[in-house]
Amino acid sequence: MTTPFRQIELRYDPTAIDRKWQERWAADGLYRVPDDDPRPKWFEMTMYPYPSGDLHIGHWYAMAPSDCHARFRRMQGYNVLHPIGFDAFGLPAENAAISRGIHPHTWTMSNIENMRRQLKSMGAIYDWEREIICCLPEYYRWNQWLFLQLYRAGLAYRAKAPVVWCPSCQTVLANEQVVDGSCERCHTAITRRDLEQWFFRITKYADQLLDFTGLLDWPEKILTMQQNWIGRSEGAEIGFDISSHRLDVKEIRTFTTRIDTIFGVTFMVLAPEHPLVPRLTARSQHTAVAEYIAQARRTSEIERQSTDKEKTGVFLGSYAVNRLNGEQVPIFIGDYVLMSYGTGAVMGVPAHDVRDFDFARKYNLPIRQVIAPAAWDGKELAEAFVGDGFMTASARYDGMTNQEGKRAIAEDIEKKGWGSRTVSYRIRDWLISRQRYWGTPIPMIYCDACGIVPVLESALPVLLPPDAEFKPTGESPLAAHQGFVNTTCPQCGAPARRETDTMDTFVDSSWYMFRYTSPHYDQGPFDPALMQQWMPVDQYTGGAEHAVMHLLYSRFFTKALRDLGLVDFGEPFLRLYNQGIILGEDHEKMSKSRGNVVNPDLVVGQLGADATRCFMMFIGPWDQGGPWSDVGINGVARWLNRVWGVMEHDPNHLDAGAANSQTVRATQRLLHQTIRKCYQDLDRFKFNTTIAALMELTNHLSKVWAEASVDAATWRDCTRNFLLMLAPLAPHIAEEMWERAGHPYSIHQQPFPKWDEETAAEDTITLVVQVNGKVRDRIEVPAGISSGQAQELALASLKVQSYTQGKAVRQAVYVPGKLVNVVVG
RNA sequence: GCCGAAGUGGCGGAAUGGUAGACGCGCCGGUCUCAAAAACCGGUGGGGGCAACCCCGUAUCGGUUCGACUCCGAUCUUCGGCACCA
Repeated sequence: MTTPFRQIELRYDPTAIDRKWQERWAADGLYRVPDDDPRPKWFEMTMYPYPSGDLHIGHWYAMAPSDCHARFRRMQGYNVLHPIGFDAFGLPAENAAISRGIHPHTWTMSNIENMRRQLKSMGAIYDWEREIICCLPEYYRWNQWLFLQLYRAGLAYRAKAPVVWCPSCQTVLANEQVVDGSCERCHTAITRRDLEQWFFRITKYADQLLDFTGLLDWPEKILTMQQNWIGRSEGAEIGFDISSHRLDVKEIRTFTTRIDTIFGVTFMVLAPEHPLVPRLTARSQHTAVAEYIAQARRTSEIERQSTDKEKTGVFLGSYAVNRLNGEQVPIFIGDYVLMSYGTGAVMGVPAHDVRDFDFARKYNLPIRQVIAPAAWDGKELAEAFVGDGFMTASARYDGMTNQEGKRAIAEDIEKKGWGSRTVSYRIRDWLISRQRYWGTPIPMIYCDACGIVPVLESALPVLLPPDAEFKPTGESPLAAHQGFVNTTCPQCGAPARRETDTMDTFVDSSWYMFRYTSPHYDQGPFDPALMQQWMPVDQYTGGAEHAVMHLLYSRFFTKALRDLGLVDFGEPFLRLYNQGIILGEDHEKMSKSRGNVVNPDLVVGQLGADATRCFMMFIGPWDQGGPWSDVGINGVARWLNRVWGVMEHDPNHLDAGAANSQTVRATQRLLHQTIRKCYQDLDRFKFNTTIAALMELTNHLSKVWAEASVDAATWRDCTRNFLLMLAPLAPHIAEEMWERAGHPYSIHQQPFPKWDEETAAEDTITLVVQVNGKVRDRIEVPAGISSGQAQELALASLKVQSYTQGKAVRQAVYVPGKLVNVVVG
């Protein structure tokens, strides 16, 4: 079924005009970005798309406004780099191979071809000679090269760790890729596995990633999300003595942010996976503990993470000693304690922690209050007291505030060697191994004699063999490819095996901005001089869903590259702007199942690229997203159609004698006000009000044409500047009308118009007169009127007098250029 | 549960302390037409009035102010993020 989007008769042929200018611009290389341009540089990037095969209207929503903004910067006099590429590695390509027998490379490249055509139909200023495709060896060899640099710097390491496993994708996931206990891609509930995997040591940069001082303008929301994701918390690590068990390990280490509550410890809880559990389990408790662990393993991640789940646990039958008071406390295991945070063991302080309180209630453990508010009546607690107060039942610390107690106890345990102040983070190292084919091979070799050996840089790239079996087995398809696996050790020359896992695709996007500066450079990931010239990115735009993955990884990569001496700055993106999400006409998220998906090709085919671009920007504030509307886009198309009509008028028909000097003045004033408004609004991504201002100017020009009340020179000045303002929004018809008006090619090499404050200034204003804050009259007055004159005129108004009669005027407030408020009482 | 954003006509939205509803859609009326569509012109928050005009109105309640969509406090709703992080 074809939806008839077009409800209007256009005066022009949008398809022909789109094609004409796209071909001409391409042939002339109008948007080729020179590296040797004396103008100041502006690097404006939008997040590159995954080549799924078809451009979605959401891509238009992300890309048309960002192109408009980049074009505006170009007209402001910058040498603008606004590149595009494809995030071409990843699971969908491999799934297509499995389900339909198409090779991932074939599938991806043909998708790219189609999407490239669709992207070109937008008429953006992309310099296609700088296009990046991550799945090509000329790109991914530098993933491998960078991996080797990180490995040498100790930032890439291999470790056995309990990792998140997606049973459907048959691969591990990074923590960031888990949403509500499920795989973010296929929504299958995740499980855990112990596997040897490659990690990037992002945790080493946790504190630096929390420092946002190098950023010029990022949404507060993204900074908060990164902050929460990194989850820094200051506290102390302290050991509880288990030397009586006669093990080689003499203590259980715990992390706490509340060392001030240590005298309130009445039990300990270890994570079920804690390595000391088997050794601390008493014979009598063996069965119960084993059962609990088995059950914890069976519990799904979703259930286990649910906060309202009852706290459960099992006593191990053994005790640890709280060194501060010498007390023995029972040791439990409980699945509310996570092995992945802190030390995997917590000290139970039921009086001052809500979770410990629940646990103690359930297992009848003592609850001892050690922090009390100033007016404490000594009554038993009904719930955990987590606020500040005074230390009590805490030996020599009694009477201190708990903040003082925190410091004093920390200092004392450090002196005694029982523990120390530490910082704990929520963020984990970035797991980059994937058991899949369609990704960058990790350039490592396993030799029986030499161990783990990096591939020589001269041997890069490690190419993906074209002929792998794509069945999902839980192991990388490369593992079954003998020709790939079998190699020789770069150190000793003996037969050796290649690493068969591939890299997370977020590795590709962590440094692609650097590659755009020299996309064909073959001596390194980027040409140092060109990188220096263009980086960092001045403006980045994209969806907020990348807040804790791509955006954090990119910041980490840049800092790591800096420490490797490859770059001399630490932040890749100076400014960030997040566009919202375009919804279906029913105000719901667009999805095939809802049947509310809009096909941009169809719209562009009927109304043209410019109407589509402008509608994307007219829906509302770009960061808020908004609903698609078939009739709405027709409204925008109608406007462009009217613009066409206005521009077709021949100003030679205007008779200078008939012009009305007041209308001429008003028209010039409106033109300059519009230039000012457009300039300021485009600068801040306020496209919707930019278009509204241009619509008002269009309406005004229609009117004065009908009246023939302006002279030809004024008309030409208005239409010329109008087209220049329209150029970044609707580049094709602006260029066409520009040519028809006889201006020299190309409008897209012209500067943005400048406004003159004096011309834009109003001569008269409508003075609003209020009585007690209610509007009672409006008077036309000269703009420069004095406060005294304004008040005099206001009080002289008959309408005002009917409200002030017989009452005392207490006060009159004059707001220059706006209003007078008369207060009577 | 915690954190954040938002709530304005029939609809998308504008106005960030000073004329609420710019601009667009829709709707109503008109011009053109045999007729329709398109195009063009005019009107359009609600209520009252023949009219001049008047009253009400930005989720709800309260506060600050000469003046509040805008600032402050509480509540409700919607959306987004985080969620046993010791």
